[in-house]
Amino acid sequence: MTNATADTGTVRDRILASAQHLFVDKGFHNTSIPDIVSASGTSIGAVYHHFTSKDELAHVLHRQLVDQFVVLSATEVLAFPDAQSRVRGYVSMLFRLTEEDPYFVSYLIFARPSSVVEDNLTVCSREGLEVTRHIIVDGQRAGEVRDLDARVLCGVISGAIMRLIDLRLDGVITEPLTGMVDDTAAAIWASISA
Amino acid sequence: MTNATADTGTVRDRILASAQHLFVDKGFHNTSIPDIVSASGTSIGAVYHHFTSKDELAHVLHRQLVDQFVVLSATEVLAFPDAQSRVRGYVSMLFRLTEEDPYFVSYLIFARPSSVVEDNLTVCSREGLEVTRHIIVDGQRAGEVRDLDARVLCGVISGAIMRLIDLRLDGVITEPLTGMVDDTAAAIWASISA
Amino acid sequence: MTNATADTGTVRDRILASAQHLFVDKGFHNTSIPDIVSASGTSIGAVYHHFTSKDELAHVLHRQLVDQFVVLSATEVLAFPDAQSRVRGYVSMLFRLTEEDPYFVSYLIFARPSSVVEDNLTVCSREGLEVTRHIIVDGQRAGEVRDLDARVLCGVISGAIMRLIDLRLDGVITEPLTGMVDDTAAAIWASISA
Amino acid sequence: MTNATADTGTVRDRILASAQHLFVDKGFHNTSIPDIVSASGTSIGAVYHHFTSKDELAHVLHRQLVDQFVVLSATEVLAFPDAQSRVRGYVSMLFRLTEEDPYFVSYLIFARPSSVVEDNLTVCSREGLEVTRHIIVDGQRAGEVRDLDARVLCGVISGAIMRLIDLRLDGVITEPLTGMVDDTAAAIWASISA
DNA sequence: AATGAATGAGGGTTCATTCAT
DNA sequence: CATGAATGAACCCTCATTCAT
Repeated sequence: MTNATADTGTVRDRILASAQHLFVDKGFHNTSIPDIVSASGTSIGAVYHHFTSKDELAHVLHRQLVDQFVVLSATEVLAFPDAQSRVRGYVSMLFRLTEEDPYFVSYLIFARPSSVVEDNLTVCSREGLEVTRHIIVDGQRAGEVRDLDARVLCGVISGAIMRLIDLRLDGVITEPLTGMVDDTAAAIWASISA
Repeated sequence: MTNATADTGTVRDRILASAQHLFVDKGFHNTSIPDIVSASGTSIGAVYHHFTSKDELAHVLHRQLVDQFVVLSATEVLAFPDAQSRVRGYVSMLFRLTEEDPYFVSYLIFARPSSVVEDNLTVCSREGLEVTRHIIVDGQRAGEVRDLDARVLCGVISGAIMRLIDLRLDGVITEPLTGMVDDTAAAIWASISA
Repeated sequence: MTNATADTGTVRDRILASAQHLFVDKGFHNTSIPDIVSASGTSIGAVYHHFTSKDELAHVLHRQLVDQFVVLSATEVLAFPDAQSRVRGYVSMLFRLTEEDPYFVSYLIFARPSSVVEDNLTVCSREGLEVTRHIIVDGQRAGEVRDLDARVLCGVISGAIMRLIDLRLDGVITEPLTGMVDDTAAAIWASISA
Repeated sequence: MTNATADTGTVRDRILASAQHLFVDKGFHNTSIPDIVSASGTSIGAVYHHFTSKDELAHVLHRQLVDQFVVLSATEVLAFPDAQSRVRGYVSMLFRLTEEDPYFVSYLIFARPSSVVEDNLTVCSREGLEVTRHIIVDGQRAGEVRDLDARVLCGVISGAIMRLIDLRLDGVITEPLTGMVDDTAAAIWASISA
């Protein structure tokens, strides 16, 4: 991915956007404040005016991205009534986001900001787990989903999705994931349906 | 995971073992040579006597772990004749390794050593992909595996496995994965079988 | 020479002045950044804020001293119309500078900053050669200077001067060189006059 | 100059020869023991078997080269009875050596091994000064040399010679100095003769 | 609100030296 | 005699952070 931040929005937003790109591309520990300053076209002073430290900047960024993810999950996934629609919605949402905003999805899937949040979980491990757990548990209660260990079934859903996003972001898959929504949702559903 | 590197073996091996643990626990960029020196009970000079740089140390370590993975895949997975046995073998191997040597598996699944190899793929993305591709393609040729996009099916296999290992290593799953081999293999097989 | 760098001037100038003294006294490779920091009363960060590297610091310093030398040569030597006056002007200028600013002259005569400039020539070898070549060639054209190999005559002029400065800076000669201008200019002129 | 040491002579001599080349080419402080080991084709152990430290190695080397210079001066310069022959002998000897063994002459003229000898004088400043002083003082006593400050006349002799050697070693003069002996001796003699 | 000069702890790395083999 | 693994002080440089403007 190439950097295309800066030049728009408030100073604070430009800093956050550049940090997001750089954390994804180079990792938190390999991204310096000067890197962020250069990428955002701002200044050291500006960064420390808006954030108390590099850690806090990462924390604010994390919170912001997690909140977006949670809102999207509620409106595009859990809004559906049945398990099969929810699975399809989840696949569809994440595949579309991968094409639209790869840095956002990259962060959700890979970032393990141990210096930012106390544990070492990615957004998808922690908040994403909640989404899939709802799908599975509600689905089992409704008899739509087979009666296997819920965590195994959660693993199948999010694992398959994340894996394909991974391969897409790494360039192993070269065409848009949006064309693979049906196949993927079908494979997942075959695995978990009662 | 807590550090438990050793006071045994050659200096070179102790350095490699400590580096592996630290790279997994803290990440490459957040691991310093003094960290490795402390953990391995050696000296700065010893590290630079055996390796030309921190990068080369990471490179040697990577090579070594990848080779182990490739050998294990050949003997414990691809040695089976049919797709279903192979899937079960793959799940079984990785779940067992997760319990036996979590640092090894952690490295395979999470390490994205962009400073070590040219691309940004984990061992499981690159070498692991080969294993699953063999399972799928051979299985499709034999009519055992359904005729969906091979990459989707690969994603289901390794995604589900990696996801569960992830949850286990992060402590979300608290009992040994070895007890979940059957359920997991069954779920995966339901997803990909013809 | 003992160190007498200052607590005056801008940080950048203090760093340059200290570096000049230390490079002359101890040599480039035997002068550390901490040495320069101590002598200039600044900080490591300040050095790297003003210069990108130790090499660049040396480069900037070199450029600055060479420029001073070139200006002085033009105004105090080549401004004279005839060869004999020019020789005397050159001797006079360098002997006076030796007493006034020994670190400046020391740098001009001894520094061979192969890490700074591509070749291995001192300021006096490179830029100083131009000055003496002008004296000789113009003088030969005017019939004032004998018709020997120009380089030999250049060698006599600058060699004699540099040698005496060397002996003065090393403490072999203990009285100011300013008192030896006439004798030196006379000896040189005897050697090169037609 | 390109390195052409090693492979012949005793281990000790190979180490000394390589050190001489490297000290001349890169400077004492910029030459490491590993550099000397590589260039001489020996081992760290060998260096420390024959010399107690890097400093002592430099000291031994220095002593050896100075002794050679003193012997040569006695037999090829001071053996002559009159000042003019001595001047010519000095020029001739040093110019011939420059062509035959540039590393030897480079060391004599440039090396200022402050870590080896207590003061900061080159071989030519210290031991060479003795040679020229003999020429001048004896010559003045015999009425052959003009009655100027002896140090000035010493400066003219060695300065001119060293300067031309410098230009030759730096590649400014491209033909052998041996062809310039007569001109140089003539110019010097014109400067100092009574 | 914004700037960037200044600071110094800490990073990767080199290297003189020691010593067991 | 010779080897080279091991040591750690010291080197150059980066970077998070502070603060006067």
